[in-house]
Amino acid sequence: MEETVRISAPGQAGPVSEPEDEPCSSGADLGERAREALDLWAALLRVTNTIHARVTEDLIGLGITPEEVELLMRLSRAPEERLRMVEVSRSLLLSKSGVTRLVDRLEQRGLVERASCPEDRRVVYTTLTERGRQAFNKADPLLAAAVAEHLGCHLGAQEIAAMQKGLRKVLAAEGGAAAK
Amino acid sequence: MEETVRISAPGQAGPVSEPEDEPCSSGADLGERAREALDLWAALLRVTNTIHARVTEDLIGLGITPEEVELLMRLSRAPEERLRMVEVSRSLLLSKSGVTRLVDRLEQRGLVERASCPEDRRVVYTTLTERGRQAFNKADPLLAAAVAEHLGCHLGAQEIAAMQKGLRKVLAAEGGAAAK
DNA sequence: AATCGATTATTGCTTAGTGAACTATTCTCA
DNA sequence: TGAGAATAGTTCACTAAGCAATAATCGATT
Repeated sequence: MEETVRISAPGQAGPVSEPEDEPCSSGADLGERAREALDLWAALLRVTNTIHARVTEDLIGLGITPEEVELLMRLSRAPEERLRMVEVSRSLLLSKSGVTRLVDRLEQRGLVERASCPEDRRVVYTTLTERGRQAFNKADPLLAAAVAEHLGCHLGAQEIAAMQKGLRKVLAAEGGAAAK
Repeated sequence: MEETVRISAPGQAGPVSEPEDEPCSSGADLGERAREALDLWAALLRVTNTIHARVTEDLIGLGITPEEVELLMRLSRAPEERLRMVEVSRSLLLSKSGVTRLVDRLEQRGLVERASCPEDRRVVYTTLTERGRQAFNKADPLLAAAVAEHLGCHLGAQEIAAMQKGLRKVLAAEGGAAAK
């Protein structure tokens, strides 16, 4: 945290480069900051909404949603291609019942399977089936392409990095206590 | 596949400043760009998800959701405090039927009212009631505070501006054709 | 070992959203 | 003018998510 304390007004758009970041409570007016946060929030909502719709659209040909691909991806990366329900819940920010049903749907389509855990008989593993692996291998590049086209394409590498930095900061501060 | 070749590591936080923005198709490897776009997308989803949950939580005391406040805000800013259903649909990125139901709920609680339009008998105006105005005046500062606390608080003014810039760029390119 | 509390997953009920079908109106233009 | 296209809104059937309650299991403590 080598933050410097800077007072200057936020409105200016010139060639700024000094590190003037000062999270929270600046010395200046709070109202301005609050308004900008609200604007940022509105833009975040609009962008995620829009991009989500676009990406979903690009995937309907495969009959799969981005969330489902996300689960398959997590599974494919997990050791032994399996994950506990509760782990899925945490990774996807989904409620427990939401996970149960998501896995239900994917299981009915033969993309995943449930397996019990001998060490702890409470847990249920979700595992990737061969069909699921294939579906993922088809959907993954398409998802990547869709995101690249609708999101990445419009941003320079620097901009992406800058946004990532901000998002990570927010997640570091707020992402912790999301369980339910 | 086209594995790796990682040139500059993303973790570094040094003083980058060259203007190297080049939206889409850089001269370098596309795979890297795609991966970063995907990471950005994941972070966007997580942040909006998390913040939305936090903000919603902060508002439950008033028995109102952020989306409902958003509608009241749009109404309060609109000329004569009224908006056509289809305008609401576009502002809130909600389907037509979604708007019908949203207005239904708010109307049942007495926060808005429907009114017909003499010039065009197809359109239905949603108007703010006195109760709705009061509810908005209570909810608005709370919403602003919640967003400031959970989002704005963790970012410097520069970071907010940088993210806004990126988001606006994306919206400018993708936001156009969202109707339905 | 018996019990109380915490953890894991599922089920039922409710809420909110979408798209398709439908009605009613307005616009276009031949 | 009059037929067909376009627009505005509602309704219906369906999907997806959440919460609360439930069941099963594990762990810790006495």
